[in-house]
Amino acid sequence: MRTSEIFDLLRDGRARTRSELARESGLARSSVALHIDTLMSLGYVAPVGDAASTGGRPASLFALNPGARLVIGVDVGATHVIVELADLSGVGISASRAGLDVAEGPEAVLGWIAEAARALVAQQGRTLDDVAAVGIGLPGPVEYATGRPISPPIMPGWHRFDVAGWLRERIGCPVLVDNDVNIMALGEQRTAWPETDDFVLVKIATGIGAGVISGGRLQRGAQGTAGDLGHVRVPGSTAPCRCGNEGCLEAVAAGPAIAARLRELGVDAASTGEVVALAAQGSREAAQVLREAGRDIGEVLAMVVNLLNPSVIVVGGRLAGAAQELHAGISEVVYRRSLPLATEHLRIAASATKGDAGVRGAVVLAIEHALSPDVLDAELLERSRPAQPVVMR
Amino acid sequence: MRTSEIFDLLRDGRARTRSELARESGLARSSVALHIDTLMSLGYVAPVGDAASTGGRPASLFALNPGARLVIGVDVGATHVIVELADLSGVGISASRAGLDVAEGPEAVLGWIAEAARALVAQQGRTLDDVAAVGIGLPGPVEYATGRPISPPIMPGWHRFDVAGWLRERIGCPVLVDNDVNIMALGEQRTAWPETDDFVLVKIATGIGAGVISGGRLQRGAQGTAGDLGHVRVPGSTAPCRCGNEGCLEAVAAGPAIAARLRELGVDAASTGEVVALAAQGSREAAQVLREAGRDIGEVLAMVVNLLNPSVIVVGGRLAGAAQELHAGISEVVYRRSLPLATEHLRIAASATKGDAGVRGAVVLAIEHALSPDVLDAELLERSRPAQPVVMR
DNA sequence: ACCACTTTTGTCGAGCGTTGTCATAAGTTG
DNA sequence: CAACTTATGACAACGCTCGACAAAAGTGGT
Repeated sequence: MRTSEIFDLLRDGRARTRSELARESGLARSSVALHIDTLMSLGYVAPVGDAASTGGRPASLFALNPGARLVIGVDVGATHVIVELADLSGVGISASRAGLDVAEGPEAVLGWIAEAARALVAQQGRTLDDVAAVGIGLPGPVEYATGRPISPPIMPGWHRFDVAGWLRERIGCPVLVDNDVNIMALGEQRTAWPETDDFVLVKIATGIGAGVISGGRLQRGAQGTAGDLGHVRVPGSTAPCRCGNEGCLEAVAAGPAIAARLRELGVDAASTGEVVALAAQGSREAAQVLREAGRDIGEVLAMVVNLLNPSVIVVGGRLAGAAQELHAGISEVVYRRSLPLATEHLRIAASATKGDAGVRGAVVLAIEHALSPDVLDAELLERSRPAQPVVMR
Repeated sequence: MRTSEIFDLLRDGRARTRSELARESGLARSSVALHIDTLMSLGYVAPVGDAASTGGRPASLFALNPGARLVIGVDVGATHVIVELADLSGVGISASRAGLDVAEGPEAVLGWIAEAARALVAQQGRTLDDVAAVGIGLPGPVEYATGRPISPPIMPGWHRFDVAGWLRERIGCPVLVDNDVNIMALGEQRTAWPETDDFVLVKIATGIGAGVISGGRLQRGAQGTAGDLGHVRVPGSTAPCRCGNEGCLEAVAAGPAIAARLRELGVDAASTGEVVALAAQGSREAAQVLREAGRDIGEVLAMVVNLLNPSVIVVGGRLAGAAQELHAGISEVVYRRSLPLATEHLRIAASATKGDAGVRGAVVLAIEHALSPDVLDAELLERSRPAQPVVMR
C-alpha cells in the first residue's frame, strides 16, 4: 500500500536511481525495485537512461512519466472560459478558449466546457478514460467540499448548482471546483514559489480578492469564502460601495473605482482595460491614481502580513501586470506599516505566470487530487487486476 | 509500525471494543488485538470493563490510560509563571505559580520552572523519566522550529536564547516553545471547540494579539510572528503608538489605552487591572470606553473574518473576561462589516477556559508532540526492548 | 585487448506483520 | 438448563520487506 510513497518522491519531475529512492524513502533497494516495477508496468513511471557511472555499473534513472494520464484545467472568468488539457507534470498540451458569459448559466457554460474537453482529448488521439481529474475555477464563492457555487454575485443561475456532479457525469472522472482566486494562488505558488509555505496572492481586477496558502495548504475557511479582501475597510476612506457599506477596498482601488477616479481628473477611462492601456502609455494621471490605489491596497495587505506573516505576496490580476505604480504603492505602505520582523524576509512580487495562473492552478488542483496517495493507490490496485470477476452488469 | 494508528483512535478518551477499533481503523479484529496487547503491556491503554452484551459474550472495552506518562505545561506571562503537571488526557494534576518577572532573564525564570517541574513530579511519587514532553508559552515572538524567542519587546536578555535546549538539558525530554497567544488559541480550540477547524483567538490585555488555527492547524507564519494584530491600523484613528506608527489597534483598544481614555474622562484608572475592576463595578464611563474599544477591535476582526472565514472567534485576555461591553462592541461591528456569507455561521464567544487557556494550550502542545505517530512509534519500539545491548557507557 | 575493481541489478530465502479461520469462553434468551 | 449469540485467543497462510549473493555492466590500468 505504499507504492504511492515512492511515486511521491518522483513528483517533482527529477529523475532518480533506485538507490536514491531507497535512501529518500527509507526502504530497501530491493523493495524500491518492486514498486518501481509496478509503477512502470502501469506507465506512471518510465526509465530515462542511465546515470553517469561512478566507477562501476551505471544506475538507471527513473522519472515520472507525464503522459501516463491527462488532466483538465478550467478557468471560468466573467466573460471568458479557458479549458486546458495538461499532462501529469502540469505542462499544457492544448487549450480551447471561448468568449462565453458566465451569466448565460451553468448548463450553457459547463456544456461548452465538456464539449471542449472531449474535443481536446480526442484531438490527441486519446480517450476520456485517460483523464484522471478535472479542476475548475469559478469567479465567485464556492463550497469546495460539495463543488457548488454559493450565492455568487456575478453568476446568476449558478447558486448551489452541482457543478462537480454535472461535469463528472459527462467526463467520467473526479471534478474539483474552487474559487478562481484560490486557483490562481495555487497555480502561482506551486509553479513559481514551491518552497514557500506561507503565501498570499492578491488579485486586482474588477474586484479584489486574495488566495491564502498557510502551512503549505490552501486555506478556504469554514464556508469557503476566505480571502475576500474586496470589502475590507480602508483607513481614511468613506467611499460608498455597492455592498452597502462604505470605505471598502474595492470601492477605492479596484478597476472601476480607478477608472472613476481618472474621469474625475478629466481623463477618459471607461473600463479596467482602458486604465491598463493608459498606464502602459505612460499617463501621469494614471500613474498617480494607481499609486494611490496601491497605497490603499497596501494598508490592507499590511494587516494581512501582520496577521499571517507570509514570506511571499504575489500581486496578480489584470491591473497588476501593467502597472508598476500599483506595485510601488503597495510595497511602500506594506513595508512601512507592517512589523519589521514580519517584513524582514517578505517579498512582494509580480505574477510569474503570464496571465494563466488560473488555468495553471486548476491543473494543479486536478493533478494533486489524482496523484494523492489514497487516490493513486486505489487506482494502481484497480489497474493491476485487469480481469476483475464481474458480478453484475 | 502502525500501532500508533490504533492508539490515535483512542486519543479522544472514549472507550472502544476491539471490533469498533477494527472497523474504524480498517484492520482485522485479530490484528487490532495484537496492537492492543502491545499498548497494554506498555501501559498506554487499559481495559475499562465490558460493554453491554448484545446477545452474546460482552466485548471488553479499552481506553487511553491517561496516567501512562506525564506532561508539563508552562505559561510564562510578563509578571507570572505557571507550571502545571498534567496527564495524557490533558487534565491537570497539580500546579505551581510564582510572581516572577520575565525581565529577570531566561536563566532565572527557566531555572525556577525546571525546579518547579522537578518538585511537582516528585510530589506525585514519579520520576522525570515519566515526563513525555514539556510545552511552554512565552510572551513574545518565538521561532517555533528552534525554540528561541526573537527580539521579544518585554523580555530583555531572552533574544535568541535556546529555551528548548536549556530546559531539555535539565528535564530530559522534548521541549516545545511557542508564543503565548498561539498557546492560548491551541488550548481554547482543543478543549472548547474541538470540531472547529477554522478558529481565531484574540487576546486583549496589555497588548492585543491573535492565535490563528486554519484547517485544524495552528498557523505560525514564515517567521513565527503570525497573529500580530496589535499594530494593525484602525480606520479613523490617528493615535500615536509606541511602535512609531499611528492609529495602531493597541494604541486605541488595549488595556493602557483604555485606562488613558478613562483618565481623560476624569475617572481614576491607572492600569489594566483597574479598568477591569471599574467595569465589574458597573462604571458607566468604563462601559462606554470599553464598548468603543470593542468597536475598534471589531473593525480589525471584520477584516480577519473576511480574510480567513473562521467559524469561531474567541475573545480572551484579562480585559475580555470582565467586560461584556467589549464583547458587544466587537460583535456589533464584525457582523456589520463582514460579508454575510462569512458571518452566517460565525460565532463570537468568550473564553470557556477560566483564565488558564495558556497552560491548557501548553499542555496540549506537549501532549500532541508526545503522542504524535512518529514519536509514539519510536517510544513503543524502544520500550518494548528493555534490555538493549549497551555498546558504550 | 585483457584483467582487476567497482557499482548496480535481479533473484531468492528468511523474517515479520496481517488476515481469516476455528475451537473455546462468556454471556443472553426461553 | 439447553440453545443461541458474540467475543476471544491461537494458528497457519499470505504478502510485503529485507539482506545477501551472483550476474551484469561499467571504469581504469597495463
